[in-house]
Amino acid sequence: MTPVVGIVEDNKKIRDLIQRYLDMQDGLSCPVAVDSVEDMLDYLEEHPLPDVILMDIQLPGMSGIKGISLIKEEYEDIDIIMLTVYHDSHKIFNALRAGASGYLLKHTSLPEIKESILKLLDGGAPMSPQIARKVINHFQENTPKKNADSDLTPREHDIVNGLVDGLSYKMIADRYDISIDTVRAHIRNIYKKLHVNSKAEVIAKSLKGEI
Amino acid sequence: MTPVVGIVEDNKKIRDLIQRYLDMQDGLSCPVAVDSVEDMLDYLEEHPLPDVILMDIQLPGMSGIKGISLIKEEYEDIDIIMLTVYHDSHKIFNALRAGASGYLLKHTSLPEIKESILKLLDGGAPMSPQIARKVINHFQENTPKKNADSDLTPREHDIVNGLVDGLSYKMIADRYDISIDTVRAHIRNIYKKLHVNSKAEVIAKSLKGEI
DNA sequence: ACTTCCGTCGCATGAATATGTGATTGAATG
DNA sequence: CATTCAATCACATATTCATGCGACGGAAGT
Repeated sequence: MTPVVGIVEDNKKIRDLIQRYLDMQDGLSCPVAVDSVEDMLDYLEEHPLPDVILMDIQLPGMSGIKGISLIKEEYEDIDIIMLTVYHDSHKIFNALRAGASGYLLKHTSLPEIKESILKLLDGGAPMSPQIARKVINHFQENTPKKNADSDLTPREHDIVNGLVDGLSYKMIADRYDISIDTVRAHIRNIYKKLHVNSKAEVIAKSLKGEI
Repeated sequence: MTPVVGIVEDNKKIRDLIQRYLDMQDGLSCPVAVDSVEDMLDYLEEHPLPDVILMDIQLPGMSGIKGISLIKEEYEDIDIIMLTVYHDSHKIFNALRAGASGYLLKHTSLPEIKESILKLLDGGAPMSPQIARKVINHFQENTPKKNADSDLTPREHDIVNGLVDGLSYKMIADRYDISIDTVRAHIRNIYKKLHVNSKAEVIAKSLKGEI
């Protein structure tokens, strides 16, 4: 029987393009391409199940990652391949943890997407090379090793910790008993060293273990 | 400069075959193919370093996995691809933990090996599909804990994601095509639900998986 | 002795955020 | 049909942030 593929992708152009391409391939059919997880869940209730779903992350309504959980919960036999522009570790790992069986970046060509689907059906786990690299790096990080610390000074690390704890400049100043202007100064230097320009990015980097 | 590849493989036929193939490729050279880690270590002391080493696991003397550790310890810039018949999880994970950047099964064709080397040099992590599948299965097993979801609405999740992506209110408004005042309203509600009162705290909670 | 770096502090300003107090629509629920 | 609630929008204001400039003392190295 020819494998059936579904698509969840909010960009209509991309969605239609992929659907048309896959559907015209020998040995594949792609009867459904919707723009939200909600629509896909509706579809699944009333139609024969697809074997594979290509899923974006950034979607109107429910995120693709949440969508994986729900779909795998109800229909554990459906394999899901993420197809997204996001390549930050948290999204990748959350998607994989949620049950994704593959993770492709959006620049992947149509023939490569087709290849990936076939690989998946053959028991493989298609991943863009960059993604694979992050995944295996994750393995290596979780093993005892001396990490190449960034070049933040001890005081700067204090400040970063304050930010991660969600403190304001003022609260950080109080915690370390220094002036708020000093906090500002440190933060300026931290931003320079990390090439960022907001608290948010510092927190993200820190929690991702990049500091 | 053309990348240089080294080979550690005890089967002389396979070793010579791969070396001859790679060395005749445009844009690759393969000046060294030995049958043990010990020989490779000797070679590395006295010659220009290769960029990539293809390594078997089952070898006379030291095992390939032990070899990875030693080589990465001395020459951290050399990337190592395992090329082996073993596909059991322990060998795979031990190899990756030891520092391997790729893992191919021996049935991989010569052109695929060449492709894999190029992918690796391009920042990827070449893996046979079956291997990739085992690696990501490992992720899913290690996450038996399902977090008690917070009671954020789908839209509120969108907003949180925007914050995590480092977007400003304005950018979030643009992304979802809503007013900045609506973004403000959602954020107010999110803060109430999560008992926080700054972007920083929301981002931290989200990245810590508490949302 | 001289330079370099860390940690400290100040002032100023435009941009972004946090928070209050509203209001309207529509879908869902009882 | 009444209620609830998600989602949308508006206006206002105090606070916080991001970032520019500049400064000083001390420790560590050349």
